[in-house]
Amino acid sequence: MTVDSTRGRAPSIRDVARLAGVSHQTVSRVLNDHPSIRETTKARVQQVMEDLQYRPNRAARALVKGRSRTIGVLSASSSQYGPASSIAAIQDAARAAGFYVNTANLTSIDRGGIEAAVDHLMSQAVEGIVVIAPQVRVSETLAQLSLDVPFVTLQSTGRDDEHALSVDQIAGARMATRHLIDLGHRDIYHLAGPQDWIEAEARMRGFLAEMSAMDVPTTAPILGDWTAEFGYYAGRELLRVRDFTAIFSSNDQMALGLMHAIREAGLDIPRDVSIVGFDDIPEAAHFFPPLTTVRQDFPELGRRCISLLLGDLGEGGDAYAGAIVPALIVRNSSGPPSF
Amino acid sequence: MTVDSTRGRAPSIRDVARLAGVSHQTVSRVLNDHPSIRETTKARVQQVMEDLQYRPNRAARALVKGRSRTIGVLSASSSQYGPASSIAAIQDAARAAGFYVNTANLTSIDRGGIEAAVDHLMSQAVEGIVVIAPQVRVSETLAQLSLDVPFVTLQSTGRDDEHALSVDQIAGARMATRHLIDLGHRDIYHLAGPQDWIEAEARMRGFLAEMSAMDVPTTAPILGDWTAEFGYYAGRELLRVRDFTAIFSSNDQMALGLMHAIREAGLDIPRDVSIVGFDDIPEAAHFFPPLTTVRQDFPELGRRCISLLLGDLGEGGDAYAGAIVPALIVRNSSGPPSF
DNA sequence: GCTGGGAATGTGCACGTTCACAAATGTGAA
DNA sequence: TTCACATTTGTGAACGTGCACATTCCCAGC
Repeated sequence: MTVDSTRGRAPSIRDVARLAGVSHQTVSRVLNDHPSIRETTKARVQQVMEDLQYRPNRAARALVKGRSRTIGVLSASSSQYGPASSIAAIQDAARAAGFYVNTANLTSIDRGGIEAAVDHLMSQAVEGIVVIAPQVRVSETLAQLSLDVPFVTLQSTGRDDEHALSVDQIAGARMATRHLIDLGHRDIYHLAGPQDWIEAEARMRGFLAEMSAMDVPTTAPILGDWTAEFGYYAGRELLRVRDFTAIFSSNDQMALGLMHAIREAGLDIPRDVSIVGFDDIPEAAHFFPPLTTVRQDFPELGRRCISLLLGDLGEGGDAYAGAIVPALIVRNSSGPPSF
Repeated sequence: MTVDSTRGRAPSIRDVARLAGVSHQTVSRVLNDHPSIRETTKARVQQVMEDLQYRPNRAARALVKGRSRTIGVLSASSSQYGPASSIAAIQDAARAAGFYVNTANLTSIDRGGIEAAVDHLMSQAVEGIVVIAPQVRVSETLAQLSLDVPFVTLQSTGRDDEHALSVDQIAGARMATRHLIDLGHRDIYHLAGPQDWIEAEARMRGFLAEMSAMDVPTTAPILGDWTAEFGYYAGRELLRVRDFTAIFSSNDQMALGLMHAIREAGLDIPRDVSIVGFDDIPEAAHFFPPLTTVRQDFPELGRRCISLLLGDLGEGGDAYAGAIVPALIVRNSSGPPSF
């Protein structure tokens, strides 16, 4: 009322102090919940803050503390269901812990693209980085870059990495494969993801491991690109020979494409061919037929990821890495082979 | 070499200055491409920056300039295909323009949830906000909040809003409806989205408008929740009467559920029932049968959105609002009715 | 050589906050 | 009253950068 020197700029800690008749330091103490402050003083200061619609200036705080309370997310293909779900969970968890989240998409996965994205994040002074770019190459490049902030990758690098969090892809793939074998299938193909994707490779390894463990001979997996489109054309190609009774697809989208091709050839699923997917996207339950698949809990993955990173930052967080075991969801796309 | 007083903290503009034998201001000029700087000086300073791995401190810059170069994204359901694609595009476009992007998910769409999310963004000192929360309520609440930064909403509020960018949902819905009418259908149902979603309402309006324009009587649309699950149950319910030959679904997921229910009842698509969806998610081409739908260009939406916002921020950007017209993609789920 | 004037560079302060330290105030016992 | 000590509050400097202004340098034209 008496003072209106707050011209254009936002009210600062000193404006509050002046109006409350205290020093700026006292205001700062109120802001930071300092223990020794008289209740009445605190109330008065808070009242003034309210009146002035005061907001602490984050830049100033970051400047003096040297901490930005921001976490960077480096992601590829962030519009796909899995990554998108994880990112959403990461944001929620980070915000709950009082952190901000800044995302950078990889424009390309070559070294230049990765460096540019990391640069973008680092120039934001992020305190930690979450990497959701499950290509082998990205992980490797990142390791070489020797970042000076902790980072967590969402997918296992294969080695037992302390800073990687993953769904146990191998176990999931083995479950899917075992399911088909148990049903009586012996001629099983695997439609894998791109070779340079960690998950694709893990699932392929799981498939091969289980086949070999159960003594079922197998052929080399087909390398796809995750899209339904590819699944469709791969399916058409495979059907020219038709020496199989089941296919394990490395994700649900390719499984969808496969089923499309199989139906188009006049065959029945699962009577003529059984299909198993991976991911359990929300649509999978309504494919034709409803898809047997392996469920991954993406949101949980995101949450744990932040927990792990916060642990590194000394901000609590249970910080237990270790794999999440996925679950086999049996629906109608798989059944015993008909001979 | 001579100086190693850079203890633990990151090198500052002054460290660079000292080693290059210039004043900090000269370094600042190099950073900001000031015109009058001797080439040799500039080169020397840049060399030192390189050696020191100097990075400008964003917090300090933000503090003195009063600008954060950060854009906030307020989003709901960010793991769905449409929003996720737009967000990815927004990030890319913003980064290209030298802006950072900070995302806040709405935990709930009541006033409290919205305020919390906006607060989170504002405390980051974002310079503008993009809203991808297409519920009527969110837009309204946001308008009441009287933000002191420009914001752009991704979906039209119905009124001709300067700060809204949208796909012309009404036109899209009319195209879909017209397509069914032209095929000869007269008994057409509409499976709409949740009533409080702007897009859902616009598509419904488009459907009703076209039906009325073509003089085809119709019944009240069914209100769904966007999920395939709902589409499935709605389909089962509808089939108990079976007084229709076509259904226009407000999104592709619900259309998938519908098709599931219809097939399960032993009916053929499109012979017995034609289905048209909306969105053209990448999987739609491989549904059974491949889905006739309306394509929205989500990435383009995101790009234009940033362009509009940058215009508001006086950062160039063509800043032309106006609707993007979607395209009807005819596949096999729609055909003439069989009587 | 001198002067004028533009180019190049330097000086000091401001931004809003926190930190280290100092000072004031209050409390209870001698 | 006085002292010891804890509680509460205040003072001044720092964080790294950019701005306004001042100074120095350089070169052309007399």
